[in-house]
Amino acid sequence: MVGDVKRVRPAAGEAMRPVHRTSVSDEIVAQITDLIARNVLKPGDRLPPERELCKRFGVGRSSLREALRSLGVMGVLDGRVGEGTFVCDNSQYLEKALQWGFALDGKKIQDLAETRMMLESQNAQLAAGRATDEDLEAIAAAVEGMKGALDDWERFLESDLQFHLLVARATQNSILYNLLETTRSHLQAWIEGSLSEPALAGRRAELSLSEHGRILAALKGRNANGARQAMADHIRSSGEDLQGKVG
Amino acid sequence: MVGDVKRVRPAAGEAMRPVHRTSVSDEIVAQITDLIARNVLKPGDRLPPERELCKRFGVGRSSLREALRSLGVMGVLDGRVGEGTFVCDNSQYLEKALQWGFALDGKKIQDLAETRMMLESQNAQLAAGRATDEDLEAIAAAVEGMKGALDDWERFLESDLQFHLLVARATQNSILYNLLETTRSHLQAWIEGSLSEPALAGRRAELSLSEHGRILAALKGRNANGARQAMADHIRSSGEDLQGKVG
DNA sequence: AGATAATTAATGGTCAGACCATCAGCAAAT
DNA sequence: ATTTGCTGATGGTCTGACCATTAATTATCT
Repeated sequence: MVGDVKRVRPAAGEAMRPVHRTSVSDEIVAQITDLIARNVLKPGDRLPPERELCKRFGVGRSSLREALRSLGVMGVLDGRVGEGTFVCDNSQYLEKALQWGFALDGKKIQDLAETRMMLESQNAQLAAGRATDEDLEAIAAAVEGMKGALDDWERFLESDLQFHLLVARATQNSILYNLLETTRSHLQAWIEGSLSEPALAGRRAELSLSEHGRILAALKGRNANGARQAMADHIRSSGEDLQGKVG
Repeated sequence: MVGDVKRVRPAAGEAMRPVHRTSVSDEIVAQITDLIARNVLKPGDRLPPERELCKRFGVGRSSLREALRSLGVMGVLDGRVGEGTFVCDNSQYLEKALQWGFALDGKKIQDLAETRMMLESQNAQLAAGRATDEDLEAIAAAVEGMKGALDDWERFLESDLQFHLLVARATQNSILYNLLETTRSHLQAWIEGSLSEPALAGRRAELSLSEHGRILAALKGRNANGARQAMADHIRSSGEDLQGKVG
């Protein structure tokens, strides 16, 4: 034992900002993320086997797997036993990330509803100017679906959801679509629960149907402001029926 | 043997959906996520040591660490050597998740800009009705900051960013704030690069200043539609200067 | 007694090796 | 031509070990 001179550490004084103590697996996550963002790794690509990646990165398998697993949980990579590890379809990244964010964040229902209102109305406005004929056809089909399901609340809501997602898709903006989809899905359970009151369902369905008709008409007429207004009215209207049960 | 009787497979035919093959670490991630979402684990709480969690979950340390690491990368947990593993402040979850989503998704700049436009204008509208006196004061201070930095492009942009974030905060809706913050931060690098043209900077700064003044005035006057319109005009206006460099 | 230095125990971070279950590919058998 | 069985590759999991850092404890010195 003896002396053990201890690390005297020469006095370099200033310019000693806290070192970037990045863990090995974080570094690997960053590298792979970068490769994907720069499209060096494309969706569907297969990564080298873990045991080889270990050698390439010069790390142990634990650290490597912690990195791969993290990206797996985030929906970026997908490991299949006996086959390999693959890069997932990247159109899902934002959606998956949003799901984790909302799942953990415990946001207030009110904030979610407000965000949804804003996304829906703005999407309608955009969609009015951009919807293709196919989009309009699909949206019209959704309305028909609602009309044919006035007595089946579950099927009605299904067509309702379709309608709104199709409008979002018609904006041709994948970010807006993802935002609305995720927001809506986190409100869906609450919506269904609050609206399952039989007494309300009938009136609500007919009202909802006519409101959707007005939105569709505005979209067909390429009336951007009209579409926005009609959508806003619809969300507000359906929101009020919900409000009664909680407020 | 003979004949090909084969297909022993008792005709259970239907009802044979692909089994849910969930990995050990995914299960742990789900459990911990659930504990956090239900507030059993609160921000700042310390988890039991890894070696004990292994015993409690009945898994090896590798699997456990893969789970903890995944949550760490997502900004949910934070492990500190010698101290333990702690639950992070949950107000950051959505922001972190959005960052990963945008970082990986390679969205088109155009979609981002459009989303930002929508968030900004709608936020302004909301803020007009909700901003507290403190909010308005802080926003006014940001405008003053811009006024005092007409000759320092970098400081000018800093105050500019502050202005927009303060408006978003004034909505009192944390989701909208997070969405705008993340969208804006992903556009920021591009904004700065495109606007660093010295020739444009002067004119742009003065124009920008007056536009921000109009927004502030509308907010102070609780003029929701005016605030929305003023913000939309401002984004469009600054966007056009950028457009020249790319379009 | 009080402050300081040295020691120790606990903990996350990393590595290495082993075993298993699953899958693709191919050869043998039918 | 189809089925069966083998084999190697691969991801998934477990175990045990060692390291670096931190906090708590103890010893040491004034």
